[in-house]
Amino acid sequence: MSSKTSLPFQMTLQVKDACLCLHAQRAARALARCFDEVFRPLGLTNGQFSLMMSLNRPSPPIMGQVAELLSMNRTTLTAALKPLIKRGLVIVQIDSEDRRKQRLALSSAGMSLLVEAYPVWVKTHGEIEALLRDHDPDALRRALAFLSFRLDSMILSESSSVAASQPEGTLGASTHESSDLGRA
Amino acid sequence: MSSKTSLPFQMTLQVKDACLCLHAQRAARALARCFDEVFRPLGLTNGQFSLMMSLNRPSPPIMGQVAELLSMNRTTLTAALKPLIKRGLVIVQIDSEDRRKQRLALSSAGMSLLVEAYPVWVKTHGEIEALLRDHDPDALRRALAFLSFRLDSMILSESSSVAASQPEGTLGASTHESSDLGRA
DNA sequence: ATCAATTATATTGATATCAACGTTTCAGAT
DNA sequence: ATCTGAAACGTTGATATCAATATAATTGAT
Repeated sequence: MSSKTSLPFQMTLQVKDACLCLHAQRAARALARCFDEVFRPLGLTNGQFSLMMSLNRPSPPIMGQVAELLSMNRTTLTAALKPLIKRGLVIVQIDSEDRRKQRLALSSAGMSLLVEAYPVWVKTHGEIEALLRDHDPDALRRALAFLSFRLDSMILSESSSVAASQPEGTLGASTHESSDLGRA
Repeated sequence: MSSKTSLPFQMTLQVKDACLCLHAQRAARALARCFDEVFRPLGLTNGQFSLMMSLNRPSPPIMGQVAELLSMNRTTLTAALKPLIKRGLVIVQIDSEDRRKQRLALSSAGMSLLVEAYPVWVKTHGEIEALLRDHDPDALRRALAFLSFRLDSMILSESSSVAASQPEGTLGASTHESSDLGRA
């Protein structure tokens, strides 16, 4: 009847201006396109670069650790690994102590490609950072890191346990006292 | 030979801590999961909510305008519309003046759903904003908006023309000069 | 030793994202 | 009138993303 059901345009404008999810999606898409473009000559996407980079550490991590580091669903990681494994850039090995665990490592070809990609990242990221000079890039990083950490803590309760409570160091200590990647 | 090709762990830590693309992807994923969860009872994803919200305006926009507003590839929009059209939430009509253009509008069912979804967004977004109180949410929004605008200007040269330089009017004021969507 | 709960991962089905390429329509020049 | 270029959109193929569900291995309690 009188359910004229319509949403005032004003509210649409409010959502458009305020919504952090929308703003983050847009910026993430734009940044992804940007890095996809510069990595294209190497046959890598931005996500593949981040993933391979996260595998460059002293001892090969297992999938769950990598997924958490990237704030990525474990099943997403499974899918993301397929093309890299098929191309021989990433090697999977079952842990000898626990046969449920899969250790992920870069092959020498993968390492070579990563070595090629690194200066491309440095250059591109430097340009973006310069573009952002008036917008406090460090504060932006902190806010984004805080968001992904806190929201994951709320939602990741999937695995229950204590989860949250660790307010600091989302990326703590790049000083590497704790050396290995990932929090805690 | 001596191509030991390996990337110092130090550099991996640098990328992990500094990369704005990675930080944005992680935060965007976390925010997306968060809104996907609260909208699930309504059968909407965060992206579908944003898309439908962008269609709530005085006069039906065409696809290209919506894609630009969302910093989204046109082909992505085509795909994103399919499920919404199939469910009868969005109506497509060919422009009578220019048969290349497709006008996108919410059906009454789509409008009803959006009216239901709006208070859910208000509540959820308020909680996130409260969580961020110590991290200057306004500055975060500004930085994200700046990023998506500037990077799109650089890359969207796809359509060549003047592209960049025009800070306003992404969607030329249909009526309300600044009131229509499009960045301030 | 056995059984239940937990952990680590894979599979399926759906949507999201984009580049490359192709089609239709329009506008302007010959 | 025809031709050319541009504008708007679609299709295809590939990767990305996640929920729901399923499987295998481990751990802990009995």
